[in-house]
Amino acid sequence: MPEPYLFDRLLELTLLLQQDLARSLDGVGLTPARAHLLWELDQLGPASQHVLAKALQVSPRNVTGLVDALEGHGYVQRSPHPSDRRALVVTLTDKGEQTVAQMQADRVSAERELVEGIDAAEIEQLIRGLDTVLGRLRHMVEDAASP
Amino acid sequence: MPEPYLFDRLLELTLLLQQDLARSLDGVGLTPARAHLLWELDQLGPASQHVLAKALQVSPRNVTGLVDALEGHGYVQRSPHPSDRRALVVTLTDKGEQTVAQMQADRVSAERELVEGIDAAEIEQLIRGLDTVLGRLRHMVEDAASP
DNA sequence: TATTGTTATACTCTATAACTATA
DNA sequence: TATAGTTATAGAGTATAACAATA
Repeated sequence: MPEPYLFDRLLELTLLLQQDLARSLDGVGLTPARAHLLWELDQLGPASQHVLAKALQVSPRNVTGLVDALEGHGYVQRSPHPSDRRALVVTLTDKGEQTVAQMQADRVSAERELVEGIDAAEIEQLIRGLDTVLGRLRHMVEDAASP
Repeated sequence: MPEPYLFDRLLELTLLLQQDLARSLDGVGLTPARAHLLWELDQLGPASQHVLAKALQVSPRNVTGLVDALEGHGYVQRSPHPSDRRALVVTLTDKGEQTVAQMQADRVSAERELVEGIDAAEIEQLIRGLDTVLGRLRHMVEDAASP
């Protein structure tokens, strides 16, 4: 009977990563959910709220609340959609863009701390192993979601 | 300038694992926080609420709420502490123990799906790589927490 | 008729602070 | 004086359902 050696490590990894993420977000004054929206908005470019809801896999109502908060703190801006008068376009403000840039810099420095001093070939191998596991995990989640 | 190749993968892993966990918890009718308490309680054996609060790194008030819910659904039971009349001892009921057993079985089967058909030496290598990363992550989180 | 976003409502997780009963 | 747990209060994330305006 197989002990969950790998799975346990992945769970601990998840815990630690969330703690690290929360800490780094404290630095910019954001919650994880709001930071996630900001991040996604930067990837997508200006987007309507229902597009954000799809991207974040979250209800439209939830997006309303997150955008309310982010707009209230000056990270994003709502403006009317040019051709669809039902919709609103959400855009990063300057402050929002600077914040995303800071988050990106934080990731780069986290990456550096993680791989520093490790042989490049070893990193390559680890990444290949992770990719295999990621592929299977995606499968597991999708299989469970569809039927 | 180093791209966060590794870090990005770890983040995706975290997302997928949370989705998989939520799905598997739906199967037993629990939320992640309640399942976590149940899991920890099984590890610790019968424990007072403040011990649980320490173990889960969560406020005592939070534990009160989680135990309220779990007791209401018949997963755990509160009983008076034998020697300290301020304290309550929380114990898994039969239903609680069966639920934890189911969660353990789910982990084992997830492990199997993840490693099935992969060469044992390759798994070993992946686990060694993960352990290195885990060690560094623990450091990063601790360093940030202490000063 | 279908879609976009909002209001209304509700549940869960989480925290701090004040309080009670005990140590 | 300190500790174990609760009540009180509050904020954040999330969801569904009903509704308005627009497509």
